[in-house]
Amino acid sequence: MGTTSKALSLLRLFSSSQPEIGLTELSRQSGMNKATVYRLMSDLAEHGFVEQVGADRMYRIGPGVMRLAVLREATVPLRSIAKEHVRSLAEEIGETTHVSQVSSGELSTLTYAYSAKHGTRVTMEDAERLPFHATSSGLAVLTYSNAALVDAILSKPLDKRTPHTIVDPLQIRGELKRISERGYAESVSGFEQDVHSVAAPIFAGGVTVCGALAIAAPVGRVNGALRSRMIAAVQDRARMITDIMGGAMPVSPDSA
Amino acid sequence: MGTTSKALSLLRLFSSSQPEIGLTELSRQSGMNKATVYRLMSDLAEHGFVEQVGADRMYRIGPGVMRLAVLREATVPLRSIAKEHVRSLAEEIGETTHVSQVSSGELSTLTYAYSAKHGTRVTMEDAERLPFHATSSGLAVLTYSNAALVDAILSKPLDKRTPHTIVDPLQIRGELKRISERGYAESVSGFEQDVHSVAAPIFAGGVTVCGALAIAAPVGRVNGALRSRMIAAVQDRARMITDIMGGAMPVSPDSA
DNA sequence: ACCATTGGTTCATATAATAAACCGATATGG
DNA sequence: CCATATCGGTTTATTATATGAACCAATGGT
Repeated sequence: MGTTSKALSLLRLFSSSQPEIGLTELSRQSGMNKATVYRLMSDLAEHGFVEQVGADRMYRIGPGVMRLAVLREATVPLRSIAKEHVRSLAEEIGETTHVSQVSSGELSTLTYAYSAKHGTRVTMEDAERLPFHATSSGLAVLTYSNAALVDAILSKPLDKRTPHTIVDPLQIRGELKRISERGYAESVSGFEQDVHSVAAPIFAGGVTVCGALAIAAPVGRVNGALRSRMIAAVQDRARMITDIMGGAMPVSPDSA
Repeated sequence: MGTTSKALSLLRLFSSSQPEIGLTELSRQSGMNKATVYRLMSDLAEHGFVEQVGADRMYRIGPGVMRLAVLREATVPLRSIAKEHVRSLAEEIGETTHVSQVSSGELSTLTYAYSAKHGTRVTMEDAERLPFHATSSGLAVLTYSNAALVDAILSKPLDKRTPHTIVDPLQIRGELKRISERGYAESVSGFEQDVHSVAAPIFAGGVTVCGALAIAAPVGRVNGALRSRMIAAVQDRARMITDIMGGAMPVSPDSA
């Protein structure tokens, strides 16, 4: 692996549940030599991608990424557009909504919104990585991804997050076909035990899938009526976002 | 220079006025060999930091930075906090406002807001790099930066953006002293010919300066009354943001 | 007082980065 | 319509750079 890739892969270790990481821990989790990690992190710090904080010199994501993010949003404003829709959709349906984004063969939460309607709700984590096979968002995205990505995902062993998680590649491929016919994906307790979610793909810059919009509710609350509303709304909104992003639904799946 | 630094420095070439850059152009502007740039950009693309778009394979900032940005904001929510204040302040004063952020010895616009009060207004660019010596924001930040940064900035030749730009290091050092006494920085036509701006520093995580809040108005509109309001408001708001960010004004300048 | 950690540093070694030349494709223009 | 220039991308011998085991100094817990 190239040196640059090694440096960038260190950034992947940071997450919402692990926002600050020390040098030794980075070395352990990356499998790279401590001296190597030190130099790579120094390079990243020099450019503001990470910064060291506190007396224990822990690393965290630095301010430099914000400049790039602002620049990205200026040309591809997916997050700012998603934010609005996610908020009003949560209000409309009364359940948690979120938009996730695909990047480098990974899907992660871009923004989300809660509804105040119920005392219980599905909670989200910032920038969480979502497994393709176990979430409705992941399945929605996978349905319109190129065969190479689908194969790559399905060829690795799939994590059985809950007893209900589908981990059989063939079964998933069948599901992808159904999703492309129906226009939405659905997951009942596949990711979290008590979560029922529906999702629809978002396209940008042509027929390239760039993410998904999803609504997630506690399993017990999803009766026939709510489910129908969720499905209709998520498809409708995803199409709206797609339109604004200058995207289009492909006539047939497998866009690339 | 390390390979990683070379790769990351390529990202600095992207800006609001140049959001997409081709391979040859990147090679030209960076001074690096085309083959080298190609490999570095491939590494960056692999991790979603850049992506290639269109038939001409131009590079632009990729979706991967958004995940990191979301993560950054989850721990240091400067932008989201700044957004609110910048918006309401613009409304209150009736002029353009913005918050900039310091990273790796550079200052760049993080967010801004316009007011609808007047037909003419100061306009901003996304993620623009602001010179320390020629903007009120830059001077405000520099006043509370460590001596190493001040020396580094003032030792290089300073760009005379307009006939009114102050480029004499000694004169600037005098100005920094005055700013620390008054608590705000001011620039009249130093950056853009017709812009009068005032700025106050923002601190986070202790007494470390992390950026500045500024109000910018057309020179002709700034009479004594407006100027007083701008100065009072910018200091007041900057302190509010500092408080929320868990920062504090240092008792004396030169925080590090 | 000790041992186990931590972040950081050193330097001989080995590996990965580099740059000139080259390729094929596309566009430009006379 | 052919000649030329420019583009993104690729190859390969050369060379510079990254690497990692061992080593510090400092901190903290037992």
